[in-house]
Amino acid sequence: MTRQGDAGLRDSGDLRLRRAVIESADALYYAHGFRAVGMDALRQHAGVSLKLIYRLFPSKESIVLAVLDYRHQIWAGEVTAAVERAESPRERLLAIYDYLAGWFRAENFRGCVFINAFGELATESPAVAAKAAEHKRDFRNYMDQLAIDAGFSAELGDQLMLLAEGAQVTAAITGDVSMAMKARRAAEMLLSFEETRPTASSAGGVGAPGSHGG
Amino acid sequence: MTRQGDAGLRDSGDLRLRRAVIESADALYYAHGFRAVGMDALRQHAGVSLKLIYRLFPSKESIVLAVLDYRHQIWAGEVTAAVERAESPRERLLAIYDYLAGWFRAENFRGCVFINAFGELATESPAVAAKAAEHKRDFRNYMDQLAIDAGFSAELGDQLMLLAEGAQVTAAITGDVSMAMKARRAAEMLLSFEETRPTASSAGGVGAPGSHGG
DNA sequence: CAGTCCGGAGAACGTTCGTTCTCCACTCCT
DNA sequence: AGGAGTGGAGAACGAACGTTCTCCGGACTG
Repeated sequence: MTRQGDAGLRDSGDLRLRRAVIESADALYYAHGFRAVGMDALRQHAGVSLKLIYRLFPSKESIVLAVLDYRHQIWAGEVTAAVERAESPRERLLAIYDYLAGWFRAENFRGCVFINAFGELATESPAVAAKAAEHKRDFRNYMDQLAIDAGFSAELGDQLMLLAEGAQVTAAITGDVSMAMKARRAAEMLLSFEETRPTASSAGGVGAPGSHGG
Repeated sequence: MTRQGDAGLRDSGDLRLRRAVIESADALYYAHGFRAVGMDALRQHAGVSLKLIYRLFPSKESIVLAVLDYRHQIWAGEVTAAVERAESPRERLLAIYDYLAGWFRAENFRGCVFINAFGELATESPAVAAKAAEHKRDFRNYMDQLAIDAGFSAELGDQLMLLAEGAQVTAAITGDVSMAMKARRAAEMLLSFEETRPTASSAGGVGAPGSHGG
């Protein structure tokens, strides 16, 4: 389903080259935008000839889709790692905002690549639009599950997701890094609120609610 | 400060033509993206010759900036109108989400034009990036003031803004219209939370807090 | 009515881009 | 050693775009 553009590969060396192209493309596309980076710039940055790039990928669009897959895996890996490091169910729900805070401070931070790709390419590439939607739905489901696992409602997961998305957009456009912590404080309030008034769908969770809501 | 690209106008007829071009450009750019719509498509849709367009605007970028100004005014007008219609200070803070819910349902909804413009053009046009940042900062300041006027903290205004931004992005990308109401319910919780625990910066509010948090 | 200006239609120009093709040096297998 | 295949460098090609220019008809002024 999510496999794209891997027609014509021949051996494992091609896989290594593919990865090199994708990593170069990822860096360039994220820094300058998808359309601003031509195939020639990609060739130069990746150190791979145009002919070879076109043996590995049938078109630029397939490279873009591969980069989005790559970014999704990186995002999912880093987010889950940050969540795993958290020690309480409550902190697991809040870990995303600390992760965002660190990301926003990266010198090359330029927002969520899926949001940018959607704005840049969605009208001309339904496949890119679908990938962005898939990514956002995946993140939403992840937050929902996290909320449920912590004894909250799935709706609370949606709300935490909205705060994270808003922080990403606002930080990217205005450059205001503090949005991650503002979102975190809002999330803390939502957690405290639901802890004191459990909803129907958040019955028997993992941690006993209402024990630390200062 | 916000005036852009109005060099070379000659009479009030030019102003009417300018408006016609901007409205056409707005519709086309929003529907298909800025780069996907060429000057020829704009000429055809606006019914104005290329020569005249280039007498009214020095470049395509100046048209884009004019469209962003135009959209900002429409947004600000509609949002303030929705807020004015609300009857309580609390409802004034929540009016934005009802406005978003109606907007999301529009058949041509494709997300926030400033977010899309940022993703599409920010790396190549600092002026566009600045306009997007200006728009988002303006919205943030508006929500902050609304919160303060209702007796809440400015930080709560920031949080409501983040929810609204997250709803816009998520609704645009996933097509899930319910995000407006999810954001609204989150906002209601944040309001109730701060009503029961007033912060230092939200002292003497308008409405008596704690009267309707069922 | 003659001349001047204005504007419409669209060709033209220069650039950029994605994609393909050419040329050639190099390698590997028999 | 010789020949088929591989891949690098970059030219070539066709399309699209922003911008400018040409041609021409029509309107207004003396």
